[in-house]
Amino acid sequence: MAMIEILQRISDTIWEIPVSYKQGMRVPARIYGTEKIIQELDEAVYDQVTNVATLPGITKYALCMPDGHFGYGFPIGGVAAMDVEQGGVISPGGIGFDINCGMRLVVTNLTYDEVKPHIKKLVDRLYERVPAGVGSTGFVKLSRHEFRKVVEEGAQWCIRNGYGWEEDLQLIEENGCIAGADSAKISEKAIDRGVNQIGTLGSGNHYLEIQIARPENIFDRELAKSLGITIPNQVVVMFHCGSRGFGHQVATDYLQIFLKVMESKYGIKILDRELACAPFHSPEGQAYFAAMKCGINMSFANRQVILHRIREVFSEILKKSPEDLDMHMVYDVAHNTAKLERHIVDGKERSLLVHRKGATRAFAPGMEDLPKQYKNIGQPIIIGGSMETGSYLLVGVNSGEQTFFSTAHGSGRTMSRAKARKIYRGDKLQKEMESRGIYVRSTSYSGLAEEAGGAYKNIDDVIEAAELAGISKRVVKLTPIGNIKG
DNA sequence: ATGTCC
Repeated sequence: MAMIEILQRISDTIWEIPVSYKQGMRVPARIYGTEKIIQELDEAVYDQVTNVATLPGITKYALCMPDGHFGYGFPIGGVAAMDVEQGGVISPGGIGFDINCGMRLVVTNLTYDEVKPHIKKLVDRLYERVPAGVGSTGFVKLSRHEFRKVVEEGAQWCIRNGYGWEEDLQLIEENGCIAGADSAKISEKAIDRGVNQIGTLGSGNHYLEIQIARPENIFDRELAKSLGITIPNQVVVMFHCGSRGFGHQVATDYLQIFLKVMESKYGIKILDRELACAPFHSPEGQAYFAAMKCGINMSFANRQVILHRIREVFSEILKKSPEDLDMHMVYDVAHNTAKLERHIVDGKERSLLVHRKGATRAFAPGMEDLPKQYKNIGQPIIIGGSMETGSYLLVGVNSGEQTFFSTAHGSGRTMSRAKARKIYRGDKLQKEMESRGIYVRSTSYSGLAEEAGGAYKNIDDVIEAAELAGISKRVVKLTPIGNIKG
């Protein structure tokens, strides 16, 4: 029997695997996607999402967003809400190695015509001022002691030290500083790896992109206006990065700790070592939660310093102040995280640890934690597509309740990095993209080949599936004209 | 994703 026949079709875009599929499943698994997306889905995702469904405390469903694909333990695109009052666990594999990896979007008052003559200079200068690539180090020189403050204070440390505007903070989840980050829970090795990485982009699918909001790509003019997209062919800057080697080391440290205590101390048996976890209310679980929050703050600080550099570069090349260029933030939202949230499940409000691993929080209008200017329209959602095809700005909707208010985070890969390297050539791709009006700079041609648009699902399909399923609403598609890739 | 294996 083909694997796809195991799926029960709930709607055009929601597919369920019942608990009878695998011993130990506590809840059904649900995969989001159009029929086309489901047909092309790597069947290993079925195995991963149903493994997740066996974890203690999992509530309602183990979920996979329409951009889902195979990942470490959990699928990328995975959402799992654990009831922390019912023995719910915290699992690094449900958050990702790149803790609080996320997207930030900033607007300008410039049009494509105004920026076009400067695009190469802008991209070249950004490439110099925002270090990218494996092992890159930043311009912010910190002592280990000061770096510990950064990971406890996040973007708030940056604003105090002149990297950005006060108004930026309210446009970041948690106002740029999640409470409860405790650097006493961080290893010296993690400090070593992170201390020189503030203000750096990283590698892989991390990038910084100059984009255009073309009039034909605006799906809702009123909402677009509320989000700062107000002029035809407006230039915006989007970037994607996370907590670099710091977050990676935090995840590595706690995976080891969890593997030691999970079964012997807590009697938790799992189907895959990569799902290592600990009860949320255990010393180990709480220590990881506090350490993971340092990763969250490190990534907020990282993106804040990068934003500062972007404003500097635009100001230098366009010969106007960032204020005169109206370089306001739209929002900063993460897609590799676990947050303690209150959700209503079967009519009862419960305290859930919502793991989002390659999944974006998508709060509906009126929910708490939204900046006041977005309270009525819902949370801005920033979804980065491949560097060739474009990205999206969306908002959260009421029916997002079905996924604990979560949606997709990107296009989702359709082939491995190794396969992409065989099919595409970075130098050729760079030339082709330039001829199509996208000027791209990268630290590595092989890295560029891995990120070819053809190695990803069609972003329009993913976004459409999310909208049809009622987990987010399209506002504007943003298309690239310049890209800095790690 | 990642000092792309201690």
